[in-house]
Amino acid sequence: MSSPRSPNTRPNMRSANTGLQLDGQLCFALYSTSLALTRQYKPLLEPLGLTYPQYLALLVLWERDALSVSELGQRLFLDSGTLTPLLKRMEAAGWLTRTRAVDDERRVIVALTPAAQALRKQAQTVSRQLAKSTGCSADELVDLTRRVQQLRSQLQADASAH
Amino acid sequence: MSSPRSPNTRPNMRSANTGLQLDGQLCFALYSTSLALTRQYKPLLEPLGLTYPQYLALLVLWERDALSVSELGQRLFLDSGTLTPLLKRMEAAGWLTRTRAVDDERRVIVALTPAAQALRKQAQTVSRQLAKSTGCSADELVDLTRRVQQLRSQLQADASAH
DNA sequence: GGCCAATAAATTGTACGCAATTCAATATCT
DNA sequence: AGATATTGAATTGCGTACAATTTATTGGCC
Repeated sequence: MSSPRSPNTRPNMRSANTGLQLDGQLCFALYSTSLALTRQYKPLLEPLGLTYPQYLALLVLWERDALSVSELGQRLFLDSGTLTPLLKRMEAAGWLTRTRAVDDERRVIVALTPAAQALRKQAQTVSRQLAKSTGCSADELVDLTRRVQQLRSQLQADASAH
Repeated sequence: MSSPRSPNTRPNMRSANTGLQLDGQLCFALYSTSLALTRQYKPLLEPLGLTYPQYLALLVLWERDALSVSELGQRLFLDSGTLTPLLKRMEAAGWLTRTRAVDDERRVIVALTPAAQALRKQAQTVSRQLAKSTGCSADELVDLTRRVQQLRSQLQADASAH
């Protein structure tokens, strides 16, 4: 039985001069924390028959239904290579329909079924439980979210500059 | 746009009602930003023949070589189901060796090759370039890293309480 | 109309993550 | 010592991510 605490209680970070310490890396902190959050979501979403990325797709479609695959992808920062199989699974599970747009048959419109609409209230419980697991106050959550979003914007700006 | 009330100190009640807005979710911010960081790393690591998780494994082993699979997993928060195939690929690429421990043949010791040792300096450049892409000051990076790590600890504590 | 570039999804192939199971080696108990 | 439990990796199966390619459709352009 290994304790969940990391054994990295070194006195201070003087030795981080090289910029290569794992613990000092924002990238790793975000990576491992994001995975930890997905793990936290899993037991809450499993009874609903949803994965975390599928839940994110629902969040978008609850806000605005009947989006094309690429519009959904813009909101989620994912491409068709990821979304097409995911949406097919959600279609098979009865959460949504995928139909070619009549005015432009290249586009595929994703629309929620009544079953998915009915799920919305339960999802609020899931969100609230997660917020509780973070142990953060509402203000902290808002602030941290903003700063992480800011970082994402910066990275995307930097990426498109090349 | 922004409400007539001061927008920077108070959580926005308009979106806090449902708790289901994608943009307001810390979880999604972390998820999408973590993926964005991996994308940013990709062109820098590709010339070295490394993926981002492989690079993370090197970070750990540069700090402390000759770890077992589970020790490596504790540092990275990953299990053998993820690490075994990853380490096999890295072994095939010549970055490391995997040998059964003589005192306990259940354990597999992962040790870096000279090629991986020689890579360490180049990796510093990668780290620094990434830090630049974030557009954050060193202080901001340290602070944000700490807060995200804090969140990860909280989630793990909450998870092990169930 | 016919040609061609652009666009939107889907497909292909590779590499994670992770739960669940399996297998081999070690530790424990009697 | 011998049966049993535990441990550490590996394996299996599923679901993402994503680059690169393919396919189908549309929008100019002449």
